[in-house]
Amino acid sequence: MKEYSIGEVAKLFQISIRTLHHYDAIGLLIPTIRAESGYRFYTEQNLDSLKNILIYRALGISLQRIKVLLAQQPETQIDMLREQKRLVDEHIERLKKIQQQLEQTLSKGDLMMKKNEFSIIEGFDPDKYEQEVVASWGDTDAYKESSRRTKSYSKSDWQRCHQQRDDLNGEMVQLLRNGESAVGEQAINVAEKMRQHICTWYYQCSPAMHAQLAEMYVADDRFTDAYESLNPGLAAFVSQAIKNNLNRVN
Amino acid sequence: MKEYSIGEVAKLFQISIRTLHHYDAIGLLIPTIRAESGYRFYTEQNLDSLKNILIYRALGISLQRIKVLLAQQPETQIDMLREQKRLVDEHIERLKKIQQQLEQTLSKGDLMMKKNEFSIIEGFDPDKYEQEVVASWGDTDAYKESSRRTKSYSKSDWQRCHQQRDDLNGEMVQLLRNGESAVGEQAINVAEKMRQHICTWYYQCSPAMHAQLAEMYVADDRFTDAYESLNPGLAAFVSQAIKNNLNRVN
DNA sequence: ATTGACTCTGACGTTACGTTAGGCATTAAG
DNA sequence: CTTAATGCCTAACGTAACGTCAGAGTCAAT
Repeated sequence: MKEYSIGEVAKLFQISIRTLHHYDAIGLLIPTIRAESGYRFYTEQNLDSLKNILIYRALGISLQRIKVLLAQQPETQIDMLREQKRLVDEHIERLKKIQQQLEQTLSKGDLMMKKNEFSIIEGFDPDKYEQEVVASWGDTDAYKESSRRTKSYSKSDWQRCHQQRDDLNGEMVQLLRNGESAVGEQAINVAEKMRQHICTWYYQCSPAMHAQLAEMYVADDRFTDAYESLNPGLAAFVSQAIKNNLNRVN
Repeated sequence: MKEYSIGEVAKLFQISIRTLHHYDAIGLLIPTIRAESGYRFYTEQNLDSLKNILIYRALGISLQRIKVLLAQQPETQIDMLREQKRLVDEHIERLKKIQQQLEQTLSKGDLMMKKNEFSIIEGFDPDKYEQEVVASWGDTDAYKESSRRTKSYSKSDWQRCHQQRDDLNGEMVQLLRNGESAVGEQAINVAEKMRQHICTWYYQCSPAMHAQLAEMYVADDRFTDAYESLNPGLAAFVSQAIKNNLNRVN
């Protein structure tokens, strides 16, 4: 188990040192070891991560999305890969059409393509993703980061996100129905998972911020209604659990 | 023959107004008509250009290269398209390999690809183009622009560029051999074409700058040798013609 | 102890636009 | 004919994923 200097890594993977600096800066690949001198040293695990990062990058996935992807569970990763495969498929199809277009153009020696042939290009806009999260909590920094991040989410990203959220809510419902305490170990654990869900998908959310959010869950009708419709008393239960998660941390 | 407002064009082609502004700014597509109000109006011809621009763009060609491409003669354009087709082919091949990779990975359910399988990605560096033009004329603005531009030239761009240059030199040789005058109409016309060649491929070169260059053609051994090897007396002949092209302009 | 290779942190440059911001122009409605 | 409501203008900063210095500290070898 050797560690590699940044220059070695760069040569091994045929990338620039600057790229590694960049990945460090955006938190995509933070080398495990940092010497006192400031020198970065990469472990074998780091190299494995880098390998995957470069694969995803080669597939045209943005670094932002790669970050989310790598944070995901392996099974979810497979789902994402499956979708990515579909995207690559489509990309190939488009290119093939362009290829045909080029062949025709060349064989006819006619540089000007007719208007109807142009239709191939028209539907070329990169997928527009729905801007769902109509964050009702004002114009804070968190909101800015959130909307910046969520911009790049695809439809299936959202599906995964909502799936996770629903699962967590489901866990809470179970606990509530089983008569568990909102301040008990289990509830607090789920509360923590909820916080991490926010960190992963939206913005850096400290336990304290999360507690503030919890306040809103009981204060704001829209949230309360959503929770109560799942199970009466859930809003208060979740809110309690979250606030206690804060206490545990401190 | 109607003219279209910028908004109409944007809707027609499914692009943003900003994009059109941008293409105007970089001189890629300058609308023929500009109202006194400053409003842009696009003619049918403009739309044709735009159509081609978008096609090239869809092929992944940079705006810089598109600019050069469109400035080219139709036959040269066909050559470029042919090469472009090859590039798209390669791109498709690469994607197919990635596709296979993904399939394997998915079927094995193994997220970690082995090191030897990784080789697919390694040769992934975007083509490195030779930095040929070792411009010996110092560190001027022109040099900066030149090296900035030539960076994005592909091997075949360089071929075309040199082909054109050789052709122009050939024309000069013919004139010289035919006993034409270096200050005659024909020589001066070729001189002007030489200047435009520089404008197209390297940097904005005014007749005055060109004349300065001409000075160098006779002063600098390397240039002189190159010209003289084509035909004795050619260096002085070309130099004369260029300087007289300046006189004609003023 | 000094040289040369390696690395560090800024910080600005690049491409192809997106995104306001502030201000005229044009057109439709009253 | 005035007032909105659009449409368009320029200017200028923001974005992604790095490239490219510049100035300075670090490491290994001589």
